Amino acid sequence: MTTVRIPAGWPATEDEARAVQDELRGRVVLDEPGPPPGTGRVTGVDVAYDDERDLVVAAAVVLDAAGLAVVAEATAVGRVSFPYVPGLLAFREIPTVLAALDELPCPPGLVVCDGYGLAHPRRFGLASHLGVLTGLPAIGVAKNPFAFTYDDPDTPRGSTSPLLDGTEEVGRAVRTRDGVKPVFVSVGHRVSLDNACAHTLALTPAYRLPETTRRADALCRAALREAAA
DNA sequence: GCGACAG
DNA sequence: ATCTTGTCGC
Repeated sequence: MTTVRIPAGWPATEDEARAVQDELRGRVVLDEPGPPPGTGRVTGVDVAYDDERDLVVAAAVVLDAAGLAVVAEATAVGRVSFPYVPGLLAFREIPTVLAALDELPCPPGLVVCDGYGLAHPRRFGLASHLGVLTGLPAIGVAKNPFAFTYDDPDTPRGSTSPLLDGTEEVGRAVRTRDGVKPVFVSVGHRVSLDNACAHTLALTPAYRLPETTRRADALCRAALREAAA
């Protein structure tokens, strides 16, 4: 597991962070469909914290898209680089996540983030931010609707409903298990919303959350225990 | 003006 | 995110 430092020039205030989002937002690519589900590789990224010791650990787990077997894993440790502020989550996670991705022995393919992409107050959530910085196709799959609204999708797995910011569709509520609370999918970078939803369903053969985030979550928690010990 | 609000 | 035991159910 490698150690990372907070990048020079990293935003120190909320205003600075918002300014960075406003500037980078223009680099998001929305006119590409992205890789077809079930082919190539899919990488889950997630982060765990120990605020007491000022530790943050990120994990990246690469899966073969066909069969979902683990192909590679990497972790990174760092210091907390920003407080948690709704809308500014990316500044808390990105330096360490980037380091974990760098440690991978193979290309990540599509990156699946725990959070949002376009479904964001300034249309530039974690998945978009990570996508722009790496150039990789990225999507966001979140467990909560944040400040957005949606109608409950029909009961069967595969049902969806628009995730709305007013009347604008910023993502989709996707039912990944019959009758279970949906997940909230949004585009990050270089992937269409339809394709992002199809990937999400391909990654949830057994549980509500994508195998990518489940694997990454388990790995960064385990790595945090080691780092804190 | 006061909450609510991804992780 | 994180603090946290047992319990109900397939």
